[in-house]
Amino acid sequence: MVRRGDSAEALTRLVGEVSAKAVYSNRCHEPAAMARDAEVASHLRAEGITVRTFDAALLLEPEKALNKQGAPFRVFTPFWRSCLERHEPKEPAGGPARIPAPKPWPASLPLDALELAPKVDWAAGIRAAWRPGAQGARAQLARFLDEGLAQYAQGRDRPDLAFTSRLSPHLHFGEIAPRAIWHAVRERSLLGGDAGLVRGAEAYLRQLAWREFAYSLLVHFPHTTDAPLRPDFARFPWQEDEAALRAWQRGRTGYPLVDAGMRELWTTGWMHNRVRMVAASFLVKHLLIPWQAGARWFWDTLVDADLANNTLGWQWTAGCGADAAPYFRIFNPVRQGQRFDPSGRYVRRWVPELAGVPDKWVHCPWQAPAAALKDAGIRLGQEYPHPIIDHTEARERALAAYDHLKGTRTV
DNA sequence: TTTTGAGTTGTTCGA
DNA sequence: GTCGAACAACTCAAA
Repeated sequence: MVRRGDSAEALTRLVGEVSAKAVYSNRCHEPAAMARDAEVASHLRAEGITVRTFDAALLLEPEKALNKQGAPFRVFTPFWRSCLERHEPKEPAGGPARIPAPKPWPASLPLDALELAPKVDWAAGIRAAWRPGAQGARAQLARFLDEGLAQYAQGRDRPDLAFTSRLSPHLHFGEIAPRAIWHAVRERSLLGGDAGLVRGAEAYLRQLAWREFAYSLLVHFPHTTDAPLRPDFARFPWQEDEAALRAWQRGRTGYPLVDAGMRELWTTGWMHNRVRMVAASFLVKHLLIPWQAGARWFWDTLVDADLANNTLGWQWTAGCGADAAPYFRIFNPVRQGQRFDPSGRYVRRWVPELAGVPDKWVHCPWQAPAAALKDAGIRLGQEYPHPIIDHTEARERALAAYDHLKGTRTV
C-alpha cells in the first residue's frame, strides 16, 4: 500500500481506517530514520495503539554491541570475536501463517504518484543489471551459494570474475535479511564438507559482520557521516580540485582500473569491492580530494548506497576512521590491475577504448610502445586520457600530507 | 592494574 | 625472481 505525506500522520490515519489495535515494524538504524520512527511511535501510542518493533535488519543491535568496558568497539577483530564469531545469530523466524486482510482494502496511491522515476531515463543499465525485490534477492543468494561461495575466499578479489554475492542492494533495501543469508551460507558450508566452501563461508560471514560493525559505528558515532572519527584529521591538507573530481567521477583519470570501476558504477549502480577500494584510495590519496566528496558521489550513484557502509568504507580508505587503513597503504592502481584483473578483461569491458591494447600494457597504456597503441587504434590524450597524475609523485605527496598530521617529517 | 601482542584488503626497497 | 623489513599511532582484550 502506498501513501504519501508526513509519516506519523499518514500512519495514524491508516490505523484509523482499518481499526488496527497494534502496529508491528522492523527497526531502522540510520539516525534520521530512528528519529522519524520514534516520532511515529509516540504519535501512535498517544492514540492508544500498541507499537512493537523488531530487529530484522541487523544480526545484532548496535546498542548491545559493546566491549567489556561498555564502550563501542573501534577495531573490527575484537568486535567480530566478541559479538559474532562464537555466537551464531538466531535463525530467521518463518512468516506468519495467515495475515487477515482489512475489509475493505484501504485506498492506495499508484506507485507512479510518488514520481520517483527520473525525468531523463539514465537507469537502463541499472535495470539490466538488477532484479529488485525479495524474489530477485533470493535468486541472487541461490546463485551465490551455487557459483560463488566455494571460490569466494580467493575469487572475491577478482573484478573480472563473478564470485561476489552481489547481495548488497537487496540487503540495503531489506529485501533479504542478514540472518537468512547467514544461515543459508552456514548451512551450505556444513553440508558440502568441501574445504573451499568452508573457507568461503568463513570469509563471507566476516564480510557480513563488517556491515554490523559499520552500523555499530554509525549508531554510536553519528557525526562520522560528515566528520572524521579521528579528530586529528581536521588538520589534513586536503585539496579542492573540481576538474580532478570530475575526471574521477566520469572515469577519465587515465588509470584503467580506476576508470573501469567508475564507469561500471555509473552504468550499473554497482562497483566490485576490490575496485571500490582502488578507486576510493585514488581519489583520497592520489588526488588528496576530501573523502566526503567521494562518499557523496558513491551515495548518489550506488544502488547499494548505505549510510553505514559508505561512511565506514570512506573513512577507512582515508585513514581517519575506525580500524583505518594505515596511512602508508597507498594502492598502486597499475599493480592492483595486474594482480586482480590479469588479462584486462574487466578493464576492456568498461573502458572499450583500450580493447585493442595488449595485456601487458592494458593497465598502463602510457608505457606501451607507440606502435602498439597505433595498432590498438588509440591516441593518449584523444580517445583515452593521459594519467591525471604520476603515481610515484602522487604517492610521495600523499605520504608527505599524512606526515603533516604528525608535523615531524619535512618534504 | 599493567603489559603485551595484534590488528581486512599495500608498496617499495634492498638483499 | 623471492623475501623480509620498514613505513605510525592507537585501540582492544587477553595475559
